[in-house]
Amino acid sequence: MKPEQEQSIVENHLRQRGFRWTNQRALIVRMALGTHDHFTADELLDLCRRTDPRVSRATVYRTLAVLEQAGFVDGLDTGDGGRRFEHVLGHAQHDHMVCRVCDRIFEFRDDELERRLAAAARRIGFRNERRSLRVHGTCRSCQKAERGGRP
Amino acid sequence: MKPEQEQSIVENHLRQRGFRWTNQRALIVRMALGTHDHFTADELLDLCRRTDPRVSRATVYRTLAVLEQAGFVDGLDTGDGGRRFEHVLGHAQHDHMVCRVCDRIFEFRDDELERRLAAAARRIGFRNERRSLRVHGTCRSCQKAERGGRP
DNA sequence: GTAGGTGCAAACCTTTTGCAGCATG
DNA sequence: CATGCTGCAAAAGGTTTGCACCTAC
Repeated sequence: MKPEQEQSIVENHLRQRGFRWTNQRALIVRMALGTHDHFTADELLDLCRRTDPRVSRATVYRTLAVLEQAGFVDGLDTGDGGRRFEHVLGHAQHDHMVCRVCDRIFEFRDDELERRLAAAARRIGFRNERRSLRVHGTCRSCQKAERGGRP
Repeated sequence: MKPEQEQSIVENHLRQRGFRWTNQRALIVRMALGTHDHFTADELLDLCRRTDPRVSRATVYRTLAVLEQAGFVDGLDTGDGGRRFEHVLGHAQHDHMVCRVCDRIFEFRDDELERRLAAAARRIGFRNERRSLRVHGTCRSCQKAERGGRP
């Protein structure tokens, strides 16, 4: 999907729900959809400020909250109290592996996982609405560095 | 396993690694192992202060960090920036479902899940060391309340 | 005796909020 | 032109840190 297309999906969705489409929101949405990384609120703020230095941190947080509620953006906690966001539009459901050496995030997907979680929820009568799955460990290249590098 | 037994496992482990076994640590460990709930750092502090009002918040955090590193305690982020801890000694590996209505935490366990995660890690050459899996949704009794209660 | 641990208070970091003014629909 | 949104600055909440004193080994 093209960026402009995604942008107007978000715009229409928000307008239909009575939200206003302000310059700030347009900019924040553009930047959030344009990034393929997992970004923090602060990184997104910096990105936006390169275009318009007057965007405030509060507006970025408020807009991220709206986008998260609408399901366009997904927030993942990093395990150290912070959060990173990723855009969801046009992305399949997936989970994350986080390398504790280089902090890089790898995405993976497993359909059977979905089924197991659905079954586990059914067993205890829980209605499964969303999940946060993070595997911590060491990525391939950091394992190599471990073996190759000096002790 | 009896509490005193667990306590001395922790004591021995820490002593062997050159940590000192202080009154504060003994108290904090006793309280942490004695709780079957998922507690916050602050709740643990309160518990400890009932026995010794002079325990400081900093010491609780410092001790929790030591215990987490040693693998006796596991920290789970609650999704709203905070964390809760649980003791791991004598508990099988398990995951959590969090009810977004009543905030209660349900534990579940699924061996096949382990296998799928191991397989997914293998596919991308990742060494899987620990994980954080949290399913958000609505628990059985809050679903009932939803249906039964007024709209 | 000497690391290492503790308590206190202040610093930190990320996120939220109150409020007055602004801009969208 | 009414309401929702924004920017600012301050508050909040959870966690970490600097430092002087204390204590386990």
